[in-house]
Amino acid sequence: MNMDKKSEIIKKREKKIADLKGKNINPFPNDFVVSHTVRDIKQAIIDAPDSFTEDDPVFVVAGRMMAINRFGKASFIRFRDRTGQLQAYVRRDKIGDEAFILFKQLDIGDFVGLSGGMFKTRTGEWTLLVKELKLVCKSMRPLPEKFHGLKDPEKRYRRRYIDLIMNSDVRDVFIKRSGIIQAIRTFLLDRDFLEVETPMMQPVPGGAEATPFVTHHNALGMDLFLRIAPELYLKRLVIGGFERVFEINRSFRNEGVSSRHNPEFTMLEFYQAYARYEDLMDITEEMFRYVALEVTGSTLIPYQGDTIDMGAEWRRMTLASALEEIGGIDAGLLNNRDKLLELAASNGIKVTKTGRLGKIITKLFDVLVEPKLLQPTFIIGYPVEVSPLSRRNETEPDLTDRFELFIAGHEIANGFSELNDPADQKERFLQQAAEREAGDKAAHYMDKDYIEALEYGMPPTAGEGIGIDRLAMLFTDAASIREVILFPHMKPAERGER
RNA sequence: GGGCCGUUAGCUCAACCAGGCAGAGCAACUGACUCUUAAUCAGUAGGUUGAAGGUUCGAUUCCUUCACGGCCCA
Repeated sequence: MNMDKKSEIIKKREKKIADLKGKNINPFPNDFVVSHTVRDIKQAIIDAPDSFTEDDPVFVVAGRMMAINRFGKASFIRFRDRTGQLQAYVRRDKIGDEAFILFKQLDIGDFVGLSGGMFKTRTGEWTLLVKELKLVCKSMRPLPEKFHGLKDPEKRYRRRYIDLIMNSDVRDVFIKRSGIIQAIRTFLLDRDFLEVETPMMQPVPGGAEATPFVTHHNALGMDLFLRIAPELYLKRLVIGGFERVFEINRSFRNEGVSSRHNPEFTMLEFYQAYARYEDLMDITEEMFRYVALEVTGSTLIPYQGDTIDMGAEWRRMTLASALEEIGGIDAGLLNNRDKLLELAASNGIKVTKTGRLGKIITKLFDVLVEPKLLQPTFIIGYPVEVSPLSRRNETEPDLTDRFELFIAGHEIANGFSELNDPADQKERFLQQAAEREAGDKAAHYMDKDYIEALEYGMPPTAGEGIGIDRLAMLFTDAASIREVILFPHMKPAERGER
């Protein structure tokens, strides 16, 4: 409905507010003092269920009314605060005639402040017997229907607050997401990592292959890019002597929106000096098991009808062997550019004609192997031309000391031993710059300042990025990234809302 | 960017295929009710059917375009 055309219900609420003001009752007061939460009350009952009478002790709580069952001179209401939901019993002979008349004017969705003692109803439900009732905040708009709630995904995302009011499973998803981030933070802090914040607006966007958003700084008179990754700044910090650093925050990529991509997304990146990429794989397994236990209490994670087993040892295999074993591509073909191009075309994969061998191989992997990697799997042995920031493998210099982690058919993490040879890094950037010239908008930018930093010396270091949104999807059994982002990006609705 | 589907009362959905007064439940309003919990009972009101255009005596329904969203593909 158009916002500026008020529904009958809203007009009636406006009239109620005017009536309240007429009776000198503030519909939006600011003086109600809460002394208990619903959780406090429930815990008190668990602790000493026999010590309650209707009059003692007295609890003072506040919350939003979610349901009202009215009888003539008494009502049951359900209200909720941040800690839970509780039933209260409002009787005219307990709160007095004046308060009861006010109460009769209240609506589902209003906030009330209540005080009273606890008793058990005939059906055995602990209930607050209200002695005093105050309006704490009037609501103007009706909430969705209590039984079906709010289902329309468009409305759920655009007006997430209603989604959160109505759908407790949605609330739980975001509580869990917060728990995941907290667990990761604890895990890293316990290992002597330092949490840092690096620029989100960067003069040269680096650290990933992606198209950046461009913005403009007026006073400096220059364009800046929203970061596509924090990587190059975090490595500058390792150069500066912070040997273990991490950052959990947003990055931005100016690309398509889908059930797996939001233009802004949250990433953990962490860097550890004197570690190698093999160490990171061990740490990653440890971290995920820790998070799983902290957040779900188990290392068996149900996801979209499957069960992900975080507890068992995670498989590690090379890109080449994965392509052969899972993708069904004969290992002998992996150096045959023409054959691979044919194969790509027959699988409907678009590859630029000039695309380098490593690009074609990883594209084939994305289509033929990635969706099949259900259980946690590390893929190692990535070609150097698709890994411009990774250290070369000592024995096979065309490959890098790099892994990606796949779970439930999604790429979850990417880590490697860092390239710390400034001359090699410069060569890699030049190669990327050439690909950018050739039309690959996502190719890495040359970052001379970063090269200069490397020239001061970066100790051998391994670093990793983990997609927090995808991790949250995994732990909350969400099929779409929008279910784990509070306010996913949407086009503005035309004129109000439909 | 392409394909399919959707948009009807505050919310959840009918009616559309095969054109003929747009309905229900919950929410709201009036009344009854002091142990309900999707309370119950009696009654009332609430609609620019996403937008614009076309076909038609007549369009929520058929056609075109557009907007927004969902799923799948790129």
